[in-house]
Formats: sequence, structure tokens, C-alpha cells
Amino acid sequence: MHDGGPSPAAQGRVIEAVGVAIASGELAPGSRLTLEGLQHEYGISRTVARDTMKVLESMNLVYSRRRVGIVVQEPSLWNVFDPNLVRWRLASDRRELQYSSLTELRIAVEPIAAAGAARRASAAERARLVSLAADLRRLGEAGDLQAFLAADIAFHQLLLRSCGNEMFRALEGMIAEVLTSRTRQGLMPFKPRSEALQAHEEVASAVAGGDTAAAEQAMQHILDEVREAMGLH
Amino acid sequence: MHDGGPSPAAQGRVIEAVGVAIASGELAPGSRLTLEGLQHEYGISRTVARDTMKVLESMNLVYSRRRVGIVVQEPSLWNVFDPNLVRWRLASDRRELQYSSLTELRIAVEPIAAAGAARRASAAERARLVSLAADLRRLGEAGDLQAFLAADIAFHQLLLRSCGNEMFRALEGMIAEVLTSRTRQGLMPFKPRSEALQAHEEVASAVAGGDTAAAEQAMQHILDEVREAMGLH
DNA sequence: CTTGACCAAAGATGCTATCTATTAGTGTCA
DNA sequence: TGACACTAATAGATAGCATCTTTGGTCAAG
Repeated sequence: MHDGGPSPAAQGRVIEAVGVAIASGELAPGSRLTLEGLQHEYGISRTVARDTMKVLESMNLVYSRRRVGIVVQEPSLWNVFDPNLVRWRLASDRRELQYSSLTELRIAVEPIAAAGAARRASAAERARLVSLAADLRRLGEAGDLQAFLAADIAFHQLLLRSCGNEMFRALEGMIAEVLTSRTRQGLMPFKPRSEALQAHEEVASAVAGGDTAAAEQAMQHILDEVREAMGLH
Repeated sequence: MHDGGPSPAAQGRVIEAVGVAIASGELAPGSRLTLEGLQHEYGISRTVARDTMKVLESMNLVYSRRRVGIVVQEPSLWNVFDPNLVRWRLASDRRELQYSSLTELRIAVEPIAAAGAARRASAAERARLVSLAADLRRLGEAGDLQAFLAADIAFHQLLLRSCGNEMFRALEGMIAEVLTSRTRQGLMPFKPRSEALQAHEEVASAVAGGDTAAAEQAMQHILDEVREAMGLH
């Protein structure tokens, strides 16, 4: 640190450090920072400290006022859809809250995304979905959890990408996080249930056939399992 | 402009101007800017130009590389959930795309939010929802569109706020935008349909009674009307 | 003695100006 | 073709003025 020499990528380092500290609650809402304090703590110039705070301010993690300094905002005002913030929160020890928010979001969005894909996906995307559903069955029945997870993520991401809604597409990365964590935490059955495999195939074929209602309903069926696991019947 | 004197709020002015230019497509993806160009164009110092670009970079609207300058990103990489970006796009002549994305998002989220509120809202929030639903009927039957819109926004915002999902809550402002625009563009019937009024009351009473399934279904009923209007049957 | 109004100083950011270091694209020359 | 110098641009450091707003102190009135 403050070794005198200009360190490259200082910017990213500081944003990351302060962002993590705020997201984890280590820097509580109402805490105050000053530019000078940051300069000393991270061995950076005023320019970099300013830039950093500007970025965090645009995420609504902090606001700055003259004579006061930089103040950490209430969590309820944060831009909770910012991918960086989501990442920081998932890395903190408060990840459970973030996971359940994301899961609920997923339950809401994916059925409508499936309907959108049935209406607007390209021919190539429809074909790829069908092929991925077949992969899922094969890998699921073989019990290859690792490969199954990869195909599952690919399936759900492709759906979000091909549904024609740019906002849904932006959730791709977050949904992948949720799926990964679900497997990692052993919330997935060792062998995917046969009903789930069938529901994936139904989504794929409904999308391929342009049947919006069927796609939506089949996706809802997939997510019923998730609702059950979260206690949201 | 470049009158020499330091103008306060220079930062916000420049972010706004460049953000709008990018969001509207006036600055096409791949366009290049330089810090020096911005300094001259807006009469600001290098530091402010830097800050501005850092903020836009954190929204993924641009990226900057040495020797090249600041390059406008592909729209598919933008942080489309950033409230500022949403605002800029709604102000541009491409607002239709943004509205339909938001409406589809609303269709996805609100039923789950209603279920969440039925499970987790506070007593005060439940009571307020019931009261708002009554207001809606009164104002709707009286044909006071202006006051009806205000109550409608209050109803849907309260639902998002009380559903216990921080990510849903963050959508409050955007949903309000959608509702406002729906009325402004005359997509609302002059007198709200009686079915819609009843459905709002059903949502409120289901939330009040903690009946998650009924709340979700009643909200879906409200949104069916919206789906119909968008051609998403 | 307490309370309130006023005023001045201090502490912080906002912005400007200018400098060095670093990187990467470009063109030239063998 | 390949090596190498040139150069344009950002990354970062530093210094200083302008501006705002909080804080604390003084003084007068009750």
C-alpha cells in the first residue's frame, strides 16, 4: 500500500474494497468517509479517491456533502440491480438475503420470459433450446451433476437471452449465480426429478412451437419445485 | 458554456447530457469520445470529464482504453436497470421499447409481489392497501381520472414496498412511470372497468387476509387487461 | 443563569490547472 | 515480414482556489 509508486488499476481496487465493505455492512449506513481518509488508507491521490466515490455515488451506495464528507446510504436506497453490487452482496456473509431476493425475482420473470421466447425467439434459438432440453435429460439420468448444472444454466440463460426483453436478458448473470449456488448448497436432488426433466422438455417444445401459454405454464411447473423449497407455496 | 468560471453542478450536467445522447442513440455504439473533446465541448476540467466517464463506465454505457479514447458500448451490455438510464431512455424517442420492457417486467413481478405482501406485509400496510382499494372504487366510479391515477400508483407502489423483496421495491419508480404513461397516452378507459376495480379490492383483501394464492391470482387478473392491450395474450 | 440569535472560523467537497507515467496503435525501415 | 521508434490518449499525482455548511462562541435579552 501507500508505497509511493502509482499502482495501476488503483481505481478498481479501491472501488472493490469500499464497495465490499459497504455491501457487507462493515461500513454501516450513516458512516462517514472523507477523501483524505481514503487517500491515506489506500495510498491514492485525491483524483482517484474522487472518481471512486463518484462511482459509488452513482450506485446510490453513498452520497457526499460539503463539510460533512461521504456518507453511506440506507440499504433501501441502493441500486440493488447493479451487477457489481449483487456480486459484492453474494460474496458477503449476508448472501442469504440476496439469494432469496434473486430467487423470487427468478420465479417472477422466467415464466414471462418463456412466453416471450415462444413469441419472439429465432429459429436457431428454438432449436438450441430443444437440444439443451434433450441434453438435460441425458445428463440428468446419467447423474452427472456437474455437466447437468452447466446445461441447466445454458438453458435458462438462452431463454432469457431469446425472450426479446432487454431487461430480462440483463438478469442472465444473476440467474446463473442462483442456479450455481443451488447446486453447490445441495439444494438440488442428487438426480433431478423426472418431472423437472419433462417440464424442461415441455418448455422447449412449447417455445419451438410458438405456444406462449404452454411455455409459460411449463416454466411455472419447473419453478413450483423452487417455490416449494423456499417455503413459498 | 466554457465561460471560464467554475460552474457548480457541472458534473451532473455533463453526465446527463452525455447519458441522454448515448441513450437516445445520437451517439451510436462504437462512437469515440476523448477527455479533451469533452473538456472543450462542456467547458470543464479534465478531472470532471474523468469523473463523468467513470460514472458512465460503471453503467456500462462506455468503456475507455488508452490511446483510443472513450468508446460507446453496445446497448446489449448496458445496465438497463439503472434508474438514470431508464429515465434517459424514457425521455428519448425510443421510449416505446423501454415502456414495453417495463410493462412486461411489471406483468412478471407484480403477481409475485402480491403473494409476498400477503405473506410479509405489516398490519398497517395491509390496512392501507384495503383503504386504497376503496379509494380506487370511489374515484373510478366518479370518473376522476387524475385522482384515480394517483391512487392507482400509490396502490401498486405500496404493494412493491411491502412485499419484502428489496429488488421488487427498487422497481417502484419505474412502475409508477409506466402507470403514468398509460394514462397519459389514453390507454386507460375513461372509466376504469368494474372488473379492474373489483380485482384491486380482491388483491387488497387477499393480502389483508394473508391468502398468498388469492392475492397472486387477483393481481394476475388485473394484469390480464394489460397483457391484452399489449397483444400478449 | 439560561436561552436564543447572530456571526465568524474551520473543515470538507467541487472544480481547475498542470505534470508524469503508462499503454497501445501506427508507421517506418531494414 | 519483423523489429522498433513515435505518438496519441488515458491513468494517476499534486497543488491551489472557490464554495458551502456545520460548529462553536459571543453577546444580549429574559
